[in-house]
Amino acid sequence: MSPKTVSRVLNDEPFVKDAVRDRVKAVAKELNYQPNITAKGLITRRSFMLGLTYERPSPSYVVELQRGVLERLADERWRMIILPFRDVCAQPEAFFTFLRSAALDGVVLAPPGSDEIAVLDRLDAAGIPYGRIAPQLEPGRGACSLLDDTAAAREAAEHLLTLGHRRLAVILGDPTHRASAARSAGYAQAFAAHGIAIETVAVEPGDFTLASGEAAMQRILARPGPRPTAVLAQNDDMAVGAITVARDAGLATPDDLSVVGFDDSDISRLIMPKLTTVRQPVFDMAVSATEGLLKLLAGEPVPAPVLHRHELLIRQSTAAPRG
Amino acid sequence: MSPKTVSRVLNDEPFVKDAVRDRVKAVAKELNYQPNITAKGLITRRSFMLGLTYERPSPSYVVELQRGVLERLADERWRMIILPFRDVCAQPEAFFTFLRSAALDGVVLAPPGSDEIAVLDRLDAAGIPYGRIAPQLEPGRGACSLLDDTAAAREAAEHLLTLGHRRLAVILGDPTHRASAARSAGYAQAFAAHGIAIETVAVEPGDFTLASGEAAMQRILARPGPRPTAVLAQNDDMAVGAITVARDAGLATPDDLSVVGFDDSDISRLIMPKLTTVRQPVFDMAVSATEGLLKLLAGEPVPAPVLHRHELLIRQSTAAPRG
DNA sequence: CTGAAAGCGCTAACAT
DNA sequence: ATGTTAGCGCTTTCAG
Repeated sequence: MSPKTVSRVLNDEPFVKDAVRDRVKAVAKELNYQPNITAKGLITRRSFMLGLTYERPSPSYVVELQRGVLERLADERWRMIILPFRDVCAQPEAFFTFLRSAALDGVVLAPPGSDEIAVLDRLDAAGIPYGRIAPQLEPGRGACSLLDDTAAAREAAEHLLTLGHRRLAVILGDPTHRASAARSAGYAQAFAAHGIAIETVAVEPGDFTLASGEAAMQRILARPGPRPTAVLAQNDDMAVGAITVARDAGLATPDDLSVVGFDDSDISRLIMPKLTTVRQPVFDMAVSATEGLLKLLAGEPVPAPVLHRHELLIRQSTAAPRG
Repeated sequence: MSPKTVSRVLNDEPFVKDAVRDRVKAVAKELNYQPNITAKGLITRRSFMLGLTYERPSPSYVVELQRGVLERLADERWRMIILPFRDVCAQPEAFFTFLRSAALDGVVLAPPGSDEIAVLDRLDAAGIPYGRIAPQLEPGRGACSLLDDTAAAREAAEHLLTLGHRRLAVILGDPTHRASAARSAGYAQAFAAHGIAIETVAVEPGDFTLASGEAAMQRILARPGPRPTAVLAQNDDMAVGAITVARDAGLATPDDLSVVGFDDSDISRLIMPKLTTVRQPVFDMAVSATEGLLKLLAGEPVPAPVLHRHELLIRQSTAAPRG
């Protein structure tokens, strides 16, 4: 019984007699044998590690992302290592170096890294395959999980317009995330369809954090002229900040002010009133991006991008304007 | 210039002339050379991977835990892999097998795994060092980050008693987490100090989830006799569930019902009213458990356990009872 | 179908 | 202070 025969059995290779195969498997089980993945990696030139990178998303987004990747990796020999990196967009070179030094076989890129073309170029050059979560650019590159942010944002805006709102405000997300512009475009489409001039909309910058949502809402309330009756926030955290600031200013949601978020994060269901928001299937997107990445690692061609369905969840934070 | 000399330079070993050292470093930099960690691992018998395991805590707890471990691992050659495992307590053997198959050099155990003595025994036998987050049992084993759950819970209960509450309810956490019993003991100490008979307290089981907090609150309200004026929930998610159910029953917090949580999770600051709760420094605990684990991996003796300070954060969900 | 030989990239132990 | 030898545990290649 040579080492090679054992190796063949353990790797499910053909050309081993069933009797031998059974015997090896029995002994391996009895000995609780675990092949040395490091030695295997040395010769196969694989570390059997995938990376998952993101910037600094909200806890529930991170958790769903990780759950999705791990779900697909369960019962595989691949492991996942977590690689948060700040300011991906500010220093793509450093980001790439960081990825390369981790000796990964592949990487799942969450926003905004999934849209850093310079990083994709470097990964291609280094022969490191990648999955991309919700990219806006070049959706044919890598294994992509797509979401139609523009359509989703348009539906959110339509919802408010259909309720009768005409004086609107928008709180933008981090501009380094391409999804922010895509969502803005969706709002604009809805405004145009209802004959609302974009100049009449109070647009304030933000960066996806609760604090930025609070600050933006304060600026909205400080603006001269009649105040808006509804706010479109580009994520839930900022929407919550807006509701809090509005309440402190004596405005109840949804009676005095309707608010729509984006993400369907945990917080959207826990605050009162429950937030009207757009659900992104982050878990499913992570599963399918990982699935695609595994295909690339198996030598298959780039899989077709998977478009995931968003869903407008109408809850308690939106109502028709008063009067 | 032999490979060994290069190896010496790259590993900062002594006995290399400065001139040679400089030249090697320069060339390595120019070539963007990355040593093959797999080959190094094969001979040093290290995978340079640490695991972080937990059961299914709340997103903000997970994120803080991961941030802490990664913080300490930054600029180290160690990587972190995430190993969530359900039902640690129900199947410690399977849990250990899961850990072992990951080929880890060490592992950070979050509750309830940090209190699974059977698993610690197996890890010891396998020679895998570990850090433990907030264990209640055998605090001398492994690199421990401790928290005095009993004292923290006692302070939370004292706070309510000092406000004048006498009719109290408790919502318990998952009984497989030892912290749950420790917190209950703390409540009991405060009750005893104020002459409150434990039989007069409405104690309901829960499992740390929002839904279990809601269900527990429903049972509390359904009990015969005068309803409690305050609730001690063993974590924030359950506290939020209690507040929601109370509100639906026409009871405002804190006017009609005071509620105290535990954890200082994100949600505690986002809901209205903001939750009075106990802060656990999860991030710091993760940093110091990882720190201790690295010491063990360096061959140092078991470091002294580090006791972390909790803090009662009095916010808006507690007030004196009416009348 | 099975096995022997060679070697992945690195470092420990032992020269020099 | 530097180089040589051997080998980590596995798989590829090629010979039976």
